[in-house]
Amino acid sequence: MSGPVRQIEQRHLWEQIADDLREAIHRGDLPAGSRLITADLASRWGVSRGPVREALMALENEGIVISTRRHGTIVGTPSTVDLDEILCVREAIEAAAGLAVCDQIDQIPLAELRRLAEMLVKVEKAHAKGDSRSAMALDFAFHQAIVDLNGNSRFTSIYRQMVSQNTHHMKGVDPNVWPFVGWDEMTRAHQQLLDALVAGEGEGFRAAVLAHYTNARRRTSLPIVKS
Amino acid sequence: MSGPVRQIEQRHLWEQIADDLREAIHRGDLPAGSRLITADLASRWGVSRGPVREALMALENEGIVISTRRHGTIVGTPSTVDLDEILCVREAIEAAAGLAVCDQIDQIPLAELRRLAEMLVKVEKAHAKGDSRSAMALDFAFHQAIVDLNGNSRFTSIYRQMVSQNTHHMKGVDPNVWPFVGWDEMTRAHQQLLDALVAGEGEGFRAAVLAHYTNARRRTSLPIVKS
DNA sequence: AGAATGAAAACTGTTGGCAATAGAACGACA
DNA sequence: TGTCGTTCTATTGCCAACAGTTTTCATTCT
Repeated sequence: MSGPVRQIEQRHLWEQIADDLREAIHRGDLPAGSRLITADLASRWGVSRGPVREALMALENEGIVISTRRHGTIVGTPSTVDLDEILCVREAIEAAAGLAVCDQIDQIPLAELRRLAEMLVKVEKAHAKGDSRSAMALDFAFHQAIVDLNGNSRFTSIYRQMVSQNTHHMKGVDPNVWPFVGWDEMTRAHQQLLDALVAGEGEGFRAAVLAHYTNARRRTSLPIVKS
Repeated sequence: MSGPVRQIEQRHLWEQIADDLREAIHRGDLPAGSRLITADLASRWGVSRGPVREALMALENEGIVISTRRHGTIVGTPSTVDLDEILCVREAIEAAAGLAVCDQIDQIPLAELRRLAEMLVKVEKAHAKGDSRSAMALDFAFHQAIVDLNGNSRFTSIYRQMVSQNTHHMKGVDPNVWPFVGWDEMTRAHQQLLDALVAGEGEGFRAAVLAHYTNARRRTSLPIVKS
């Protein structure tokens, strides 16, 4: 028996459950408002209620489920207020993180920057195929990658949380409407972001971020479809 | 038996435990590196290990304790890298939140702004009395109040987390050195912050925030005392 | 028929216990 | 004497069960 000896066991059980649940919620398998019964989920995963409870706590902390005392946990319901808040936080983190990166852009490996450009190509490809879900996920990954360049682990984890919430809340927006609205502006904004970054123009980058998110927030008031 | 009928029970048990533990850590009762044994804490609070475990999970998520697989949880050890990261996040959130507040400063009740000014007076009083611990706590409260003005619940909770971490990590800095270093600059910076805010000068506010935190980060490399 | 009432079901919060494992203590050996 | 391997303890991760509470639903009364 060579090979890794059950490396899977190295992770907490509740982490795996939380990952699976997050995936299910993001995929839309568990629509907003779904009740998450601990005993139900426990039997589904073949575990006891303890780890499930902890997974739900983690997801609540992540902001995609809501649990009320003695009334159980439900999948969070998208609201325009939440979406607006999320975009504001993303804007704040991304602007600050990217600004700092610009100041030390010469210390960033070129491979990293090339990877960013490739990610933009992937976004375009997904959009060209009409796969708006993938396009959105890749768009998020692009922004996350920029933040990650900063190296601040707190920036990274906060931004990841916001992206998770954003992914969930975007499901309430009709994919046939979003993100095709203003797609050209979006593509141009992404390119501006990347250009300013590789050029190390911090203030230019920040301006691009602000413009991008101001534009994104304008899409907040789009029609919401019931899951 | 009049009065509230055990309103305490309305909160989760692990929340109370987490609050108590957080308080103990911030007070320095549990120095950095202290082992947090679930069975120990459980018997101390007269509860079982379940809620204690959940409280520790919450505190780990909050960033002031660290738990390693199967070897328990310890109080986080302050590091200059962490402190730098925390200050960067605070800067990003505070700048963005305050900037947005400035744009709608006329919609903020005057009482709120007056309260901010009073908080600055309290900070000065505590400092005048030589109570650096209280001064630091009140300083944090002032910054938190500014962020809270924005109304974005995510800004508020993220900033609260960072303040909690900052409170913990500042314990590693000799109180006889900090925050007396550059206290005059600090007072002036706070006043600049408030002035720009009430004047609704967004960019001025942002500049003040950046200057304030750039100054604060310079203090990061001060002597660390062993708890 | 519709509202009030009481019982039953469902679900959560908490508890104590068991197996697994990481680290410590200890001894054997070069 | 220092290092390696082994046992042993301390502590966690997980589980099954209990108690309390909220909701639901059937029943009765007006």
